[in-house]
Amino acid sequence: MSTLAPDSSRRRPTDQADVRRHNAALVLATVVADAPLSRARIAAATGLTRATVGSIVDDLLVAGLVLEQGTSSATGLGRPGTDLVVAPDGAAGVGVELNVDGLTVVVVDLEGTVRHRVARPGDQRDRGAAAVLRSTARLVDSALAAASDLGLPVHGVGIAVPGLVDLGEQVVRLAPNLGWTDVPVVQRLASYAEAAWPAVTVDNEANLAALGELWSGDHAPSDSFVLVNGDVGVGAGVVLDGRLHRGSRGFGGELGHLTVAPDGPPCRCGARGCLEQVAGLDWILAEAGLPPASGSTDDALVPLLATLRDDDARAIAAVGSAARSLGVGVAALVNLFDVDTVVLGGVFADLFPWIDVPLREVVAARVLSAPWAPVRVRPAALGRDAAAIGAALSPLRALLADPLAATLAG
Amino acid sequence: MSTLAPDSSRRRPTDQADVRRHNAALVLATVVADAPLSRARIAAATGLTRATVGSIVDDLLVAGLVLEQGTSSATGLGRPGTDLVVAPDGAAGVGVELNVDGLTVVVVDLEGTVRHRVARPGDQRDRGAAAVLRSTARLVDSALAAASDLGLPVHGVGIAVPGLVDLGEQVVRLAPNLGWTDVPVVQRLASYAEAAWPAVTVDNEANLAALGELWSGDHAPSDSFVLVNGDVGVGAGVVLDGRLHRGSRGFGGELGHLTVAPDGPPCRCGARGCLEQVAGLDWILAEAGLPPASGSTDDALVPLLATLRDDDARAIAAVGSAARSLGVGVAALVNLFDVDTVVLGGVFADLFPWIDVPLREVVAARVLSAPWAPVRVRPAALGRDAAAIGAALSPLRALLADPLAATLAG
DNA sequence: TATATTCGTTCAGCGCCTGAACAATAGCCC
DNA sequence: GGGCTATTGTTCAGGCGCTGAACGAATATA
Repeated sequence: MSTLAPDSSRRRPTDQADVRRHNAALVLATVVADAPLSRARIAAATGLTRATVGSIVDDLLVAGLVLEQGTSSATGLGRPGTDLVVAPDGAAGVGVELNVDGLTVVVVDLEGTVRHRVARPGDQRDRGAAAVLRSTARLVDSALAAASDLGLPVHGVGIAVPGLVDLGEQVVRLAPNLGWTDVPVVQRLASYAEAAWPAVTVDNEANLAALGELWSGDHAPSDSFVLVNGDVGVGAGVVLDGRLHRGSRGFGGELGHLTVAPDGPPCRCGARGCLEQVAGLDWILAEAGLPPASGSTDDALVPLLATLRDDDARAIAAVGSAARSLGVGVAALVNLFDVDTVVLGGVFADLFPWIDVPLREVVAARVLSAPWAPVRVRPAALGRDAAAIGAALSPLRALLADPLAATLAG
Repeated sequence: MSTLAPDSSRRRPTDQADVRRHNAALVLATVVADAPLSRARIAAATGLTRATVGSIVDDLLVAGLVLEQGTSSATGLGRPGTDLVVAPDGAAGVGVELNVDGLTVVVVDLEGTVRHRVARPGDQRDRGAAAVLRSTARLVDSALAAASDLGLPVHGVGIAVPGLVDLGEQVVRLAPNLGWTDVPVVQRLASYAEAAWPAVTVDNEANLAALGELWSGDHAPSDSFVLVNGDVGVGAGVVLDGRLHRGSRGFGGELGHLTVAPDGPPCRCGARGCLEQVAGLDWILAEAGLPPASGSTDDALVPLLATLRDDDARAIAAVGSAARSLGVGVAALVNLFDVDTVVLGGVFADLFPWIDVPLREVVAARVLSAPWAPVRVRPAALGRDAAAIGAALSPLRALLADPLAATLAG
């Protein structure tokens, strides 16, 4: 019956329009990656003909996505080329992080720069979805107005939510921390919008943070990496070949409940020896002899960092031990996924100086392919706004994948 | 610098030839999935025009990949269509499983049927790479001759190896159980070949077994599952959304070296407490009080199965313990990837009746999403030959992705 | 100033898909 | 049986996108 199952991801026909789409995306991506660049150098880099590149660049200029920047100052023989750069004001995305302790909106341009940011702190837990989404709509309205003032055409709005999201229906199925069940976020927001909005999409905040890291960090385009987010719990966003892997049912990335010590302390989840029991913030604080985190994460993190900077042996040993446990988990990830980079986010980013060495030791010892293909470990590039920025970059990624769609439609 | 990283997996230009390639692959895949099918129904299924489908089918007929099968017997109004089927003798692949306990070669046709099979049992551990590869070359020579006798054009040879494979260089970097390091398998085989061979590729056996399972098993095309292959070592092939995930550098799926007991027995890989040290066949045999596998896996497996069928408490406990260790690894896989199915292959398939219950218990306890999204555990559809069949299907998959390349080249 | 080199554009040519038109073939109804 | 309808498969002009060569433009070197 099924036998040789076809490559399912693209079960639709292709025609010349797709060729143009693909090549336009290729040209724009090349400019984004290595600007400034002349048409001839783009042709050399992409393998396209100068004629084709010229034609595509014309379209991109009309779309306002790239700009000519006078003749190239690059020294060399022959006629100098015309430098092309990404238009800083060519396109923007709006991203909202909708979290338990407040709302944050950002406007991000094609260069990944945050051009506008507004945060509205405040507990969202007991306000109800309708009230929260009304506030969100007002925040988006203001961000759209700000983008308009900045001369930025907004290509889409992304919403980051801490919960399980049905991407097809664009519905938040379950967000325990917000107390939401089956909230059709996009539909509701549309009804609250004051003016016409561009396309709105919802996604899980951890996923979007990983995407933000992928796009804003210093990554090679086809990277595979894991964003390990440390807090009281430990989660992971897995990006394989530049694509986020969400899991077949939206339950992926639970690194915190990897078994590190089968006979270790019991975990909330019911199992024993879970990673977050011996590498989470609570464990580190206890082991370092500091009081547990009662309020926000920062309240607990600041004294820990102060103690570490004082070269306190007990605190350093605690973080080192956590780092070695984390290393077991990271090694498992690398052995299974063969990612080449591990990005440490959340408190792990702050603790990176003390985590780095012991983590590397364990990873080097436990990753089979380590001698041939070293694993890079580095702290996250984006801070706490990673999810909002990832949400804003989401529509920009769609634009980059099909740069001429907007022009053709408009 | 990098900012919005482009979709990298395809950093090369596209032209009309790629359009043709893609659409030809689409048409052939449709025939493979739902044969027999008329041109008109292919057009309806793919979204292509009848004109385009007609043209592509002409090419596929010339290439000998599909056959016309008289007028359709499908009852209906109007002129009946001409049924098209995949040509059973249109193409074949040769697959070799190169394992510790012997060599197996198969010839598989486009329908996934095994048309030829030869197994050469015998311990390969201490023979040295040169001797093993010479035997392999002779086996491939005989398989190519057999395919020729059957009238099957062989489109490629796949080699399945239990170890880390560098897919780019086609070199086995490390195969601990064979005692291999940096063996350029394809290059060596080429020098041992008697006659001209088609393209040869090496890949990890677990990956290939997963591909075999994906293509031959009763899977939906977009399934996500993990095939856990048990032998002396333990490997995993991860299939996400119907695509095998090899890892960014081809080193993925090393489930056997997941840390299960950080202070456990030392492993060949240099680390401690690796899963295959406490769930591999060697460990099970030792724990059950049976002699270690000296010759083939079967020589060791048969008495083990006999003992188990006799309800021997010690053997059942040994397998149960291995199953619980395996459960820790499987739970890690599921927590990270959120796959909905775990397929047990190799000796784990044979031991399934005794593994099933203890494995399920551990998985249920350690998988976070288990209460909401149960994990299915089942034995592999393909038997011990899964890796060999997957290896043989590998070149056929390449053919399916670009059906007209061979014709155009020839 | 003359030559070599490189850049960007233009244009004919080709391949591929589309959509309409057409002949072929079958069932259905009178 | 004869018309009518429905469906299949092919043919052909048309459009689109890429290629490759030719050409003018601009700059460095001799």
